[in-house]
Amino acid sequence: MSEEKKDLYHQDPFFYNQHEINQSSLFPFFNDNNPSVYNHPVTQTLQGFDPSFMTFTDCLHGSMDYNTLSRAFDMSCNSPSGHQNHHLITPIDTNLKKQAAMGDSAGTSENPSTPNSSVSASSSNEAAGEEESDKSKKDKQPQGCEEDGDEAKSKKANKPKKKEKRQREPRFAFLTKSEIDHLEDGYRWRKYGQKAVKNSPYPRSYYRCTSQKCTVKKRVERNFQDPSIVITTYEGQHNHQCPATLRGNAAGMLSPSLLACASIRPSFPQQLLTQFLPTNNQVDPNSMFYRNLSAQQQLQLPDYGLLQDLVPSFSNRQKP
DNA sequence: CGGATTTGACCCGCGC
DNA sequence: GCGCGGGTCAAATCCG
Repeated sequence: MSEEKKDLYHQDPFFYNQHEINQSSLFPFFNDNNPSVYNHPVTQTLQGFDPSFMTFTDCLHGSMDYNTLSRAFDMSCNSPSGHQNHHLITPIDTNLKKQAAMGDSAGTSENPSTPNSSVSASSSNEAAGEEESDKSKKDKQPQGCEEDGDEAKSKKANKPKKKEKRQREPRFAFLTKSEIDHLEDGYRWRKYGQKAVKNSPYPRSYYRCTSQKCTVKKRVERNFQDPSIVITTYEGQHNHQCPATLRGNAAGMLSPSLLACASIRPSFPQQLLTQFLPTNNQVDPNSMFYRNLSAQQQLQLPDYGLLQDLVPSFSNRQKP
């Protein structure tokens, strides 16, 4: 990424979307100041594709491409109004990022919304596969070679010389207005690194899912231009159930975000639905939201049904 | 004491 | 080839 682009990115979260990755979804719903925003863009957004077949989860699983998602979301993205509680959901393709990083050629000069500029999920999944093999290679390496003493010390220098381009899993970035850096999403994370971010006073933290064999990672950083905005980037897909689900999920015992987590399939980027919910952390356990979700629904409800529960207007629009 | 966090070192890809 | 920056490792430290 060029310096100029980086600066733009920090100054304007939307730049992340429009200029760097060409894909985005801006969710100006659940505006704290406007409860009616409930039935606003998300409804439109989800009507962009049949949610019974095309869920966000499906997207992550590769059954729909980013193009579709982007188009659907774009229906709700174009309003720059109400910066109060914007949430950006960004399917990031690392190849696109690289293109953008290459300079003006790919990322900035094209129309950000050009459908052809997106990359299908399948290609991303291929990349994910390669990444996985690459990663597992890396992870297994210490155990694989039985080295001792000095050899162990120099193990990093003895890495396999085979040069495979490192590929990354599909990423999804969320912009969340929050005082808390590490937002609760129902999964357990272990911090494994922290780096200073260039041109930003706020560090970037690296987290890894603590579940065995789960390779999901996330990065958390603050927008230095607007410190109240947390940028969370998920990479990979959970291969296990949400711990919050397993812990037992009596209604009213879980925070809305955990409940949302429990309501969906494991690989879903939980914060997405977290953002669907009112974020005032003081949700009445007797509220419609809680009462509408039975334990079974929480676990098995199709996304469509879930959204009906979460977004009443969604139901209304679907079934006038 | 075990798990989580911190933090400096290291690796890797990329641009110049 | 070199330097830079992002990402990861792992020993040290913290903490419940």
